[in-house]
Amino acid sequence: MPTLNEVARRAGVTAATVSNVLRNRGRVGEETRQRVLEAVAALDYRPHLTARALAEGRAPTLALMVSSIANPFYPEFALAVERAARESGHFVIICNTNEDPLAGRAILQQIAGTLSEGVLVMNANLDFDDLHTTQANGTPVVLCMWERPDDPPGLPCVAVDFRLAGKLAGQHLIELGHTRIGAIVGSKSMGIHASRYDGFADAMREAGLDIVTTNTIHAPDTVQGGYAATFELLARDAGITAIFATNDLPALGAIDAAADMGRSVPHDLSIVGITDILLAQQWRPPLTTVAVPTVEAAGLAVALLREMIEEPQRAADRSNRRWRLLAASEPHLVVRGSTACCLRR
Amino acid sequence: MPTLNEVARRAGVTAATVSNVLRNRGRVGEETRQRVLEAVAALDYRPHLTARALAEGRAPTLALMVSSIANPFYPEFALAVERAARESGHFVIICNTNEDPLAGRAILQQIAGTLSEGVLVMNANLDFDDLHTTQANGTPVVLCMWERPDDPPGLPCVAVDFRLAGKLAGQHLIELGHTRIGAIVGSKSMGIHASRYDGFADAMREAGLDIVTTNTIHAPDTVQGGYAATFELLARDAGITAIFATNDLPALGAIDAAADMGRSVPHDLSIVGITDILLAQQWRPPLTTVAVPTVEAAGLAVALLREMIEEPQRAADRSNRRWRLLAASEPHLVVRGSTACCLRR
DNA sequence: GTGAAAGCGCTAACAC
DNA sequence: GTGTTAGCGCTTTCAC
Repeated sequence: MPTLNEVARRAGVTAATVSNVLRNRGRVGEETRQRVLEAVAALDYRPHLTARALAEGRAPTLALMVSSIANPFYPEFALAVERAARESGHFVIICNTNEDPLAGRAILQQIAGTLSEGVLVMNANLDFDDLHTTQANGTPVVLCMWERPDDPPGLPCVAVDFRLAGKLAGQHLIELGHTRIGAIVGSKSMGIHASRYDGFADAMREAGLDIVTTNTIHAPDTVQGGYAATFELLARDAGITAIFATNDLPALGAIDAAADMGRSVPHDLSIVGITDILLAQQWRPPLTTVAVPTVEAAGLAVALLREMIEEPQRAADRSNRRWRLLAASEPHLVVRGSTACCLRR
Repeated sequence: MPTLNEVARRAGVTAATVSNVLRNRGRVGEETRQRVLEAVAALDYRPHLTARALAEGRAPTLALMVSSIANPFYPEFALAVERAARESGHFVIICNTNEDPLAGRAILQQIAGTLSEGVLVMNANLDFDDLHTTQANGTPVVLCMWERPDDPPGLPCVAVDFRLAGKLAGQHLIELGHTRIGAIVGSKSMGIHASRYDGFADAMREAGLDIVTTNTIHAPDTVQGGYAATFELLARDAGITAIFATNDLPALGAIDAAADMGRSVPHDLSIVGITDILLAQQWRPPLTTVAVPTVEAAGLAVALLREMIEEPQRAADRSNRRWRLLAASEPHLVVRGSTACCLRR
């Protein structure tokens, strides 16, 4: 691969000049400009991203920390992140933490500031102290989907009102006449699903309904998790007519479980989730869910990160306010085939 | 972030020595060693991956080119790639080409050799000339799942016998007594599904069955694609009792389509796919499919890439043989709920 | 307008 | 064993 110097030699100029024309730094004679451009083309020169980053005092990538890219939600988000990142010329490194805070720390320590210029954190069960440390060490960190706007994390983040999402899901079920509702709550890495459940509880309370705590169950955030949880739930209380899940994947599992138990969805059992992943509309029956602005959040997260990287002046403000919060648009209900009026009265 | 020099100063030695102890280069006095280690710990020093790569004449990452990480197959593969890559200390950059050869070329030109030290190519609809060029420019390229062992691409690759996969799928259907079989063939980016279909044709031929070409249809490699294709297929020939799809996603769509047309799967229509993605077992009914060694292929691909990076002597051999081929284990049939005996005779 | 020189953080000969 | 020196490929300040 040709270097700047080789291009310079061929064009009869010096590396500095080539650099200047390549970055449109102006103050370059039109004629030299042409010669340089020709040399670049002739040699098929391409800037060495690693060297450039080093010279600029930057790191050449952005890191996206997720628990596992194999979780069907993340790829949709990762795709949006990559698109946004590419617009600012960044490549993105996907880091699977596998929900292990220690693994997460190890990765963070290796790449933060040395390979990645900024870190995007999608629910990856990271230690908050670790995140604060990397932030303090000068590598911007953005939490991609903060769930509790009322409880800021002390780190820059994009907030999504998941409490509202939970409430919308609950209200939908209640409006359909359901009163005995089971809840499947995601395992609480970073306590992340608490606010969703709080929103659900809000809806119940406002409707004057009791929350039967035994009808609430924690489960892994997977199809299988929801599947097993549904069996458990209906074993505890066969009178349940609807299930609220804090995430789509378990909701999908609940649909399967109902079918396997001989309960037809939505007529014998209504099911609602949160997020609206691609799979939700492809399931049978398609899942009623509360859609969350995933792509928008990805764009905002990258924008926030870029701003922190490019305008370190604001770092000063930040050190006062400690964090910035960008709010994404609000969740909204998407009614599909997994919910219906309660027949039992 | 502290640098090598700062650590050196604190330990009262020079940067070279610190480097030596950090990389266990030996020939360092035990006592100095301790002092250095203390300084490293005290300063919380971490090597600058970008600088290190530059000094070593390497690039700090591996690139994984996929058409879109949002396709449910890729994340499973990407996860396996990342695990394998991390073992050799590499981070991986996910590059979504969006099936656009020009976008793919642009990415390749930017990162090959400058940010990524090797390139893994999963079906991304890249221009082969571009791949040969990057390979020739000194950046190793590995094709992750080459479909036609009999038709080597002139590039190092991990081969999976997809022709056999297609044959196994066909044989399964035939053994169940099906004779009028529709085929949904993925859109032919890189001609990638041709061998799968060839395998299916092999099975048909060996069984003395005719292939009705109008019962073969091309469709995008998605659930929706398979859904629409199934309607089209049954409109053309209502007598079809089974469908072979060259990929799981369209097969899943076929299941949905059958349900929406009032045909029960598997009794009115049997459906088989290829790959065995996670979703296959979660669908209703669960998909019968031919499993392909995804994780193994990922491991082999990374291993091959590493070898090419680390032992450039072999590059010489390579220039003779032009490419190397690693074969993954063979595909095998996984019978689930989407296939049954043909009732119509 | 263009070049010379220093430096980003690190590694790798080689000398002592 | 440890230090010195040069250099990876690039950017940037500052002379000229």
